[in-house]
Amino acid sequence: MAVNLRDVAHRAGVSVPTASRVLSGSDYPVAQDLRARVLDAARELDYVPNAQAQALLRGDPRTVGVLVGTVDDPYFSEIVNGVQDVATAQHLLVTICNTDRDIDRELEYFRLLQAHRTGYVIVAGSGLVDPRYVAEMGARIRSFTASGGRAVAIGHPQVEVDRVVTDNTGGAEQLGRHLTALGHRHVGVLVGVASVSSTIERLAGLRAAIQAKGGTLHLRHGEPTRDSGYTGAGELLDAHPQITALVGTADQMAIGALSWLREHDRRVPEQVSVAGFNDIAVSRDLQLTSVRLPLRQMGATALQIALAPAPDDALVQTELPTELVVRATTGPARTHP
Amino acid sequence: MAVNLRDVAHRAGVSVPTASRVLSGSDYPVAQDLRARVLDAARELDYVPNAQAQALLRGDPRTVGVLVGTVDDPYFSEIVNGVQDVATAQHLLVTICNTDRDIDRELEYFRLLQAHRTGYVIVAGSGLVDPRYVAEMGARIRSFTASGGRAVAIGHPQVEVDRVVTDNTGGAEQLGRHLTALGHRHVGVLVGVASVSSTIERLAGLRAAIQAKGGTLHLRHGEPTRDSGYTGAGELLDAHPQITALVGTADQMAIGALSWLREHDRRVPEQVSVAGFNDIAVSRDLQLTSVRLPLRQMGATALQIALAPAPDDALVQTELPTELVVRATTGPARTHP
DNA sequence: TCGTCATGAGAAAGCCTTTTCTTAGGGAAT
DNA sequence: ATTCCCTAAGAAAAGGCTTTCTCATGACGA
Repeated sequence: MAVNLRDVAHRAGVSVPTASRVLSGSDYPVAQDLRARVLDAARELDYVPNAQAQALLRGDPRTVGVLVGTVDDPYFSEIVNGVQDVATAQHLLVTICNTDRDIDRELEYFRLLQAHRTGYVIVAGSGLVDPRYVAEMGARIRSFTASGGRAVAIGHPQVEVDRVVTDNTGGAEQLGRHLTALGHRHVGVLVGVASVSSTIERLAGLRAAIQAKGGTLHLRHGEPTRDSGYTGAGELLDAHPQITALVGTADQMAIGALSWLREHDRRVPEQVSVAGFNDIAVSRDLQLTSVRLPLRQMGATALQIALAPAPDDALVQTELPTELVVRATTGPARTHP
Repeated sequence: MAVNLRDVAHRAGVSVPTASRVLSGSDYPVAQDLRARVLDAARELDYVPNAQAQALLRGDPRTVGVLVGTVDDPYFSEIVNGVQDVATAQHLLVTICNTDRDIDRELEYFRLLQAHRTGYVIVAGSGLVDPRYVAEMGARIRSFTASGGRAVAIGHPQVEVDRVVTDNTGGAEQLGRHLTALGHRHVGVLVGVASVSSTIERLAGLRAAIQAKGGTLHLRHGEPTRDSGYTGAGELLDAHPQITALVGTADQMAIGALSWLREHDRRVPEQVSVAGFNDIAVSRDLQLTSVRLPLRQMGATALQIALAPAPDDALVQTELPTELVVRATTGPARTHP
């Protein structure tokens, strides 16, 4: 169906190699008249070379794959933006794979990318602590690397792979201190994916800072979504009326909490303070206090690491800073429950 | 570098075709012992078939390309979500191309997707009215279709192509009537991309509704971004103090306007009402009145049209409804300037 | 016992390009 | 005029895979 080189060569009255030499910008000498005829033929037929066949031959990778939980979530989509920034500059095609935070789907997609001979894969997915996952993902990455690909993870301290990490613990401690300084002692935490390393670190940091002042954490496990935050906020405040501050382990959850609070006429921050993690773009508009992760930069850095010449042997690990951004949703704890 | 079928066949002590028949799930008969040996060898070597070579041969398209302005913008990323929904269900790989709203880049990426023998392309990009663009995009789409691809546009009434459209004019009229009913007569409009058909329709709808009540539109041209909305809001209100309502032709601009108003202590909606278009997810949290477009459904529908068997000849055009969502940022016009 | 026919393994061709490898032809040099 | 060399065009191979096509083997009937 598609026009191929043979069609072009035939129309130009030359052999296929000659046409190839003209069109692929080879420096092999081709007579001027033949060259012109080939170019004309290609234009007239609107010849578009088959990149798959080309890749089969030379095989330098021109595509990047990104494994993300879901592009719904601004956390992931901002990381994708960062990847795109670098990819666009390098004329790389970016393939996005939604894993829906499912281990098997993530591995399946990774394999599919490998099958398509994707050169670089950014694993921004789960980062689960689950041993089976760690083992299987490790195996897949080794296989991918062995076949000449470059994989870089975002997070994933368990798996042995080049990665970009952030100081989740430090950021969480900062947030914890911010809250205790405001007098909060009973903090409700809306937990997203509990078995993911970043969540674990965030909880540890919060706990350290808050318990240091004699405070208590009230956990409520859910999903890293707005809806889960909405529901969870109600449950936490009903179960523990003494809570004066709510923290979501992801901004989406904190935003859901804000929504619940608004609908139930609780004033923020006078009655309840709210804070989150990641500082997605929306959080600024909602005036949400959040621990900022340089999401975009994380994506960009990951791809840059992948593109950089492979290190002799050592693992590349780049740590990017986190930063507490205080906005209007956190304030002094109310004194009366 | 990568393991190929020859390696597997060699290790299993069989010929390449036999290995292929086992691994590609052919129904050609292969003796049980050989089959087992091939499977073992493939597992041991972690053989991942080369999808590019396979595609070269059979050529049924397994990838979808999406041309978007920028994945930054929730407008586009929600459309992408819709595409992903359908693609995931069909086990298609989705390649996202950021055109940065640049005509030439959009065409270049389209060509690149075509080169990679992408089977389906969703053009969610500009939809410019510019004649050169319309001509070149038309030519590219014809070329793509002729080579067996299926392209579907979102918007783009100018180009002859299957498309998903929305009732921008109707939605805009609804919003206009909502505002006039609240007493607004001087409406500032933050215009995003002026030369795009959806913007033109939105302005026409607003103008019709507001001029019908003797009102006036004050236009300010900018970019479809939060920052542009922020700046534009200030400029419009300074230049035309009689303005009581601001409309952004994209929610992002309205959100920027909200931000400017908050920082300059203008109460919303008591002093100034604000509304936007598209109803991106954030708008709900910001309580922004907006003309909702079923963005996710638009993306999903576009891919569904592309996947559906090609119609005999006629163009497929699916119109999806728009709906005014009234929230807290619009209220009665103040009576004193 | 010989011929026939499944059965199933491998050789070969083809998908689309690019890159050697050959070789035909023309000009320069002797 | 003859040899030599260079230019440049086409033939051939390669890249990884699938799908004919060919053919050897064994089982079976006559």
